[in-house]
Amino acid sequence: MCEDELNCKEKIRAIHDTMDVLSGKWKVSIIACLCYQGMRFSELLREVEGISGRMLSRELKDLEMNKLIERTVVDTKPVSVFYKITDYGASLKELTDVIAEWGIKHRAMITEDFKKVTL
Amino acid sequence: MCEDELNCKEKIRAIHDTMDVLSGKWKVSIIACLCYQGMRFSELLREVEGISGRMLSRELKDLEMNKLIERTVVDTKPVSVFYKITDYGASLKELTDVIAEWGIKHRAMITEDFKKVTL
DNA sequence: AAGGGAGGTTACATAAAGTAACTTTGTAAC
DNA sequence: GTTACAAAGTTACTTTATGTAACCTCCCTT
Repeated sequence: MCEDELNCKEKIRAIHDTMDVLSGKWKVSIIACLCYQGMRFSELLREVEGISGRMLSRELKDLEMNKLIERTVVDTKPVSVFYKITDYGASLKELTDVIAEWGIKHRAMITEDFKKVTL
Repeated sequence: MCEDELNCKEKIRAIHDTMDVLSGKWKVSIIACLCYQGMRFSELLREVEGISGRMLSRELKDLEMNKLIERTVVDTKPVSVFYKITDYGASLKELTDVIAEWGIKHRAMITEDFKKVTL
């Protein structure tokens, strides 16, 4: 399946298919985070800066439904809940890498521009 | 800048930086489309299936503000408006490719699962 | 002069995301 | 033994984003 064969409409459909699963502001970040290591709800809350408990809870449910992550209740006292990426979810790692790489370049560019304008 | 050096928080910040620019359901599709070739408003409307004129208009403005695309009014009668990707916007091509590739695999997997369940 | 396409905008309705307070279970500190 | 605090959420309410439909102007064709 060579991507050069894709015509525009096919590509756009494929993009929508991905976007449906990764919709919203937070899912890519959560996936990226859990690609580093599994962690608990409260750890995610700290790691994914800016997200609220309400949104984290919803997004995790969505991701679990799509089998990208796995939720395990650990029988500690009190119980803790452990989230980890599935093999399928891990197939998104390249995607998170590419998105992050562009973000770094973009920030560098914005900072450059800012210097040009203010100096 | 090797991505292995990125820690989790740095990566998440980078992802947010990208997402801020590419926020919403449609921007990635529009960029992908204009990476194939520049086109007019009405052509985009046909190519990006499901988008409304209102959303296309807004998204194009956002993308233009971020210098990812360029808007040119062509002095035909009546005037036509041509949108094309900038060099900077073209730096998102890899990102659109990776997203589309995953979407194709995902659709294949969903279809597989569907067969398993219904047969 | 009626209709249609291009490139939008406006007004209104619904869906998604954000904020803040609250819940439950348990543990540790006073 | 009663505040007090953490984990893992949920609920109620507000704001923002997206979607729908109608409308506008300019020009061209019939």
